[in-house]
Amino acid sequence: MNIGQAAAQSGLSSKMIRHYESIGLIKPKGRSAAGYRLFNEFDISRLKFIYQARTLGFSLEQIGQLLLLWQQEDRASVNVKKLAEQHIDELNEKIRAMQKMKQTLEQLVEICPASDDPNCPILKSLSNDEQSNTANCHSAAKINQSR
Amino acid sequence: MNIGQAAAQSGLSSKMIRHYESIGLIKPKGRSAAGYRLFNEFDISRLKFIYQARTLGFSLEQIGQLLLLWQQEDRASVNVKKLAEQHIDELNEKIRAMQKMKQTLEQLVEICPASDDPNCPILKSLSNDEQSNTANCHSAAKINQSR
DNA sequence: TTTCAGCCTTCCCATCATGGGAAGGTCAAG
DNA sequence: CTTGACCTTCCCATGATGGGAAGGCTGAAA
Repeated sequence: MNIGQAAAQSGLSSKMIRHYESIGLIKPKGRSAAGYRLFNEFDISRLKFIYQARTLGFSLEQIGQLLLLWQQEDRASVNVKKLAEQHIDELNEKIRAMQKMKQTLEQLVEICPASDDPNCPILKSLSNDEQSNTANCHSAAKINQSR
Repeated sequence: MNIGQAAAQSGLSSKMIRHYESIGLIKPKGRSAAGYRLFNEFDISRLKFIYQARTLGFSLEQIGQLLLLWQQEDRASVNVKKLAEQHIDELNEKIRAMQKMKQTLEQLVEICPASDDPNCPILKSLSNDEQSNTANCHSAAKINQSR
């Protein structure tokens, strides 16, 4: 099977499949005389696995781990679970951050007159110094204040 | 004021500030004799604005729009509101997608024995063809099935 | 048999926001 | 005058993906 067929069967694009090969997620066994990648059922099942894992938001690196476990006869399911829980944590963190943004935005939008009045609480908030951004990693360590 | 000071005052890194200049978000008026960028209070307020907007998750492109509106004396607040609402929509979409992933993952994690048993519902789910991924943009249009 | 569409290959570049680091110039304090 | 902390520009990397060029292969129709 050529790459286009493999793409159609797995739900991925040919581009993605080549990329996954380049980073070692898959290793199609051979090439045709013309240099075409050849995919067998084993490869397809791996590609489908990758597709599913991407659907769940796993990074390609995490998917590499999952594939290793998947092909290990003697894997411990606890290791798979760990990966999944770690990913859930990442998702929770991202969701939390975005919900915070969303909440702030919704508060601002609610009090915005949305008229042709230039007065705008949203811009006012963005230009307000006193937001609780007291410290951050860029607030330099050693600065020659004398400069 | 040099870039380091501007960074410290705005909460951004020097790298970011240079980047924002390179894409036109800010235009520091001058350079010192040695070629150092010079920032005044006006620049700092813009940088703080950018910092706040990034905190709310706006893209740099959106921030460009916001800055334009901010400096327009005759802006209509409705335009600012539109930008904010559009961003809220984007956030909602991302949150929704991630919550869906999270939910699926949590269901799988819950039934995972998490032992040294190789039997694992998570891997089983990932390798299961019959997930509801019936159609997608990669499922090729014109394919020479005969190949 | 030639032609041509539709595959395939590799290679480079773009996205988005950011960081790392090299190579080199500047400034101020000791 | 040295030194260290700063500044400059330039290139490269991240992560996952797409776009597209230049070129080769295949198979079916003319």
